[in-house]
Amino acid sequence: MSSLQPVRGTHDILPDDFRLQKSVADCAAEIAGRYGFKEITPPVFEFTEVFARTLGDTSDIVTKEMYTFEDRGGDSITLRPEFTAGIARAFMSNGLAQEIPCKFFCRGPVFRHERPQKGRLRQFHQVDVEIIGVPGPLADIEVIAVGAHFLETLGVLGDAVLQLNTLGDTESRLAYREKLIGYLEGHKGDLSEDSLARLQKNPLRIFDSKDHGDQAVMADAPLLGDHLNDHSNEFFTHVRDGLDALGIAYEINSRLVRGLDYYCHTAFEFVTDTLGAQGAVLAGGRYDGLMEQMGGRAMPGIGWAAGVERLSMMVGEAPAAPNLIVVIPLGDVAEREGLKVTQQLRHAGLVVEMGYSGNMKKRINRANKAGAGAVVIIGEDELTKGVATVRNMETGEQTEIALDALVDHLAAYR
RNA sequence: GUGGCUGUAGCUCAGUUGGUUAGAGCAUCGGCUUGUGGUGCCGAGGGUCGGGGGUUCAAAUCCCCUCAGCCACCCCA
Repeated sequence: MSSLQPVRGTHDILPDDFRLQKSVADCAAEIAGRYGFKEITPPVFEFTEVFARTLGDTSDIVTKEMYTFEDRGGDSITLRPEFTAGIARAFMSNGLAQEIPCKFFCRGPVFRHERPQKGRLRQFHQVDVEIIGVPGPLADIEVIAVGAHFLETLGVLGDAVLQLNTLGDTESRLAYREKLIGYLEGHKGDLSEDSLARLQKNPLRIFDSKDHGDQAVMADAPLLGDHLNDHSNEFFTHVRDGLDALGIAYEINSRLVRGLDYYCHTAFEFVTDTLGAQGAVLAGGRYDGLMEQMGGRAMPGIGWAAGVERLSMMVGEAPAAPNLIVVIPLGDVAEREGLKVTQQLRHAGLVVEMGYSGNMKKRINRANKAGAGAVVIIGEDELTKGVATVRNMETGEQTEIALDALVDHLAAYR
């Protein structure tokens, strides 16, 4: 269509939506801050390798879902599709292994070349927390707790269910994977085409399939939970005890899986049925194998990410805009005084605009539509008396206030 | 990337079997009101009917292509 149209899957965030989305991200930052997470921000783009190496082969993700391009130096660059890989890279680049445990909070735009749907855009925004350097389950408990706390504060926790699963440690997973593939080989005829493709590269994902034939096969498939070694079982029990102690409700979902090899132990998703078929609103897990896969030294990590647009849709209503005062000067001389008053009030911490176009009626009308709590009128009458007329926009009541008492008087409208 | 549904004014939507100059509500602007908003009355502006091509005497309406949105799938790092 016309070039005035934004690129597919992008859109402009206008004031009401912006205020809502900012309040959601600010809420996450504030809650995470209470848990000791420090906000950092990695670059919006990285060398493609940073993301590609975490994903291994030429999966759909690499070939189909990433915004990748070549810069002028010939390097392959990718717009970040998530925060974790960039944070892990930053952790290694800056030698932060000295400072573990590291607890980071991030927010900002991420990019995925997907078919857009409501709340699922090609440029969207995430909030993200990560704990790096803690191998034990206390980190898992804390990461889930901060997520639950965040959703609770937003007022959407009641519309979501925490689903929890364990992927076990590497030993358990590898042994189980063999067993699962063995089982699936025996049922090849009943699997969907998609799942046949998944069989070698990502067999765990078949648990997620929406195909009825697949689901029938998987109903009798061996479960990871039955193949955990002692260490993995203890770890999971520890996590669950911690959640129980905190009163965080969850349900075990043994179909909740992560396909990539660096994941282990805890996997979780807060799932809702209020946003269509894509139910997860906040999802994360433990990725002890990630750094090693990226070429660094082994370093445990766990975190989650949540989509700001989707959370905003659940919240629905934007918080009220700050109270506004509008100064209306009438005439050239008053305009000079109006400028001074406006600036004074701003320095005093009030949100003030000057209504400078049109006649009185139009200006008052505009102030009203902008949501002004009070209007300060300065005309010739007022000037000769050294006062301003303050109109309370809710009651319509007007009072004359001495110019040097304006700041104090208007403090009530803050 | 695959499939389905939908695109008419800033927004929400009418528009008959293809037939004059494409309508309404809300919003915007102007007036009733020369320094006073919300309700009221009067009036005005605003449309490449998503875009391109085709069929036809005639297309918002039928056909093809394309773009976008929505829904589901793939994917979900």
